[in-house]
Amino acid sequence: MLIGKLAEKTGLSKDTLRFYEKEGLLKVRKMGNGYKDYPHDLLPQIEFIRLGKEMGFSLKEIKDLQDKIFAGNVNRSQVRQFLQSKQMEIEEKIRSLQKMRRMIITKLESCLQSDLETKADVVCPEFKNKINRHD
Amino acid sequence: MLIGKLAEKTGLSKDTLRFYEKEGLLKVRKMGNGYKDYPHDLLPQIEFIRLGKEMGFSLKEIKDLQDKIFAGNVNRSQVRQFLQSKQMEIEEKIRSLQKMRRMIITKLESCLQSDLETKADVVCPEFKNKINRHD
DNA sequence: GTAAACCTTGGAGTGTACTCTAACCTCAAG
DNA sequence: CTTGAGGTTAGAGTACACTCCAAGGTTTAC
Repeated sequence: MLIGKLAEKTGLSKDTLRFYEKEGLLKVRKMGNGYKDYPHDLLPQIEFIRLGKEMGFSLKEIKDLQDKIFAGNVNRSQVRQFLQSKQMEIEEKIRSLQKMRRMIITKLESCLQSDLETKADVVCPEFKNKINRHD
Repeated sequence: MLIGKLAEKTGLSKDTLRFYEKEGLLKVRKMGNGYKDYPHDLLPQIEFIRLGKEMGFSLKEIKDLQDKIFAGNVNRSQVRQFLQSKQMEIEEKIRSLQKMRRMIITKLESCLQSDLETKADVVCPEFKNKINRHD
C-alpha cells in the first residue's frame, strides 16, 4: 500500500505517517522505484499507536512497548514485566479518570441542585469562596 | 502562602506554578511588597489540574473547564452541558484505556502460553509475521 | 550593612509531536 | 511527451508545556 492510501485508511496525514516511520514506530520497505510499501498489517499497529496516544503515552513509550512485542529475540519474561508495568500505569490512569469524573459529577449534581432551588444568582456552593475579586 | 511553600506542598516547580498563573489557571493576588500570595484553596484546584493532565487534557481544556466552574456569572445549564461533554470524553478515554489493556493482556497471555510450551525461540504467535527482515 | 534565602520579571531554550515547504522523482492518461 | 497526481528527502516552522537564566527587589539573621 502506498502512503496516500494508508493516510486515507487511518485518517492520519502523510506527514504524520512519515514522522512515525522516521521515529521507528512503523517499519516499511522501499520498492524499486523509490516509493515505499506500507503493508496492510500496519493497520492494527496504527490503531495501537492511536490508543496509546489517546491514553497519554508518548511516542517513545509506545515505541518501546512495540519493540518489546515485535522483536523476535527478546526475553519473554522481560516482555511480561514491561507489559505488566504498563498495565499498572493504565489502571492508575483509569483510577485518576474515575476520580476526575466523580469530581465533575459532584459538580454537576450541585449545579443541578442550585437549578432546582431556582435562585437565579446562586452558583455551585462549594466554589462560592473562589469566585470574586482579590484586591 | 508564598510560591516556594506551594511548590513544596504540590511537588510542582515554582516555574510551573508561575507558568500556570501566566496561562490563567491559577489566580493569585499581589501583596504590598511585590510578592504574590497563593491562597490555600489553590491546593484542590492544583489537584484538579494534575488529574486533568494525567487524563490527557491540555492546559487550555482544563482552564476552560475551571472557568466554567469558578466563574460566578455563568449560566448553569451551559456549565452542565460543558461538564457532560467532558464526562463523555472521559468515558471515551476509559473505553480506549480498557481496549488497550485488553490488547496488552491478550499479548501477556499468549506470551505466557509460549512460556508454558517452553519452546525457547517461539514468540507471541500472532506477531510472528511482523518480526523479520524486510528486504 | 551585608549575606543568604527568598521573591519578581522578561526572555531564551528544550522536548515532543507534528506540519509545512521546496526541490525533485515516478507513473498513468491523453 | 507533457501534464497531473502521486511519491521522495531535508530542513524550517508551530504549538504546547515546561525549564532555565539573568538582573534585580525584599526579608531575616548576624
